[in-house]
Amino acid sequence: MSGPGPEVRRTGKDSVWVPYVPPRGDIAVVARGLLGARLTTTRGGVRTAIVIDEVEAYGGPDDPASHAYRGRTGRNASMFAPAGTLYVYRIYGMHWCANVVAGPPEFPAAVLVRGGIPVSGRAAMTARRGREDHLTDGPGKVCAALAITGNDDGTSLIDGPVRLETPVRRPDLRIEATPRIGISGATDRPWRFVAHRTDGSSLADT
DNA sequence: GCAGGGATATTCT
DNA sequence: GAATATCCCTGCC
Repeated sequence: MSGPGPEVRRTGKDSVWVPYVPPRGDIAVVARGLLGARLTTTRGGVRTAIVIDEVEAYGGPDDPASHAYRGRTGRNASMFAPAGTLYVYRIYGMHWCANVVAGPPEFPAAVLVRGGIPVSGRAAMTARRGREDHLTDGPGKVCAALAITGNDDGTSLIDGPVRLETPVRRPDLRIEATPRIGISGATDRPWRFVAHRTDGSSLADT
């Protein structure tokens, strides 16, 4: 399985995630490539990290399920930012959702991080979530556990407070594709992707 | 394990 | 006023 992009800058064990805009801006390709990558935050010296195992792709004006379908609004402005920008929005008035912006220039496309496996800072996550289980198995839960809020909207995933890292060697993944969750339009597009190890082991294991 | 209901910001009708 | 890229608790199987 290929990585998230053609170029990878190594930084020791991990590598910096390089924003990848595939030919024709195929955002689903970016979404699949993010499976197995790490999403990290550092707050007050405490680092928390997950290995991403569930994502959804959202396109631009051609995708009725996308926030950018009807053009630019105050909320979705970050979707028009360069690839590698973080888009955070509030949903149902209560929860935050984090997205990786990855479209061609001025083309609003992004990948919603729906879930992951905690691999670093579990104690901080349980404190933030107020429970021991189901820490990051949902988009709102991911943001709560990693303390991602609207303050992080529009920041860089390369050198900002919320970062993406890719493993130098991505494990073999079995990727399941299904319709996206909680939407009413374009339900025919299988743009939700869930990753499993081909050998059944946890994505968190190295 | 699965279903129902409540909380409630942003957007669109 | 209604819908939405959600979560948690309760109650029941």
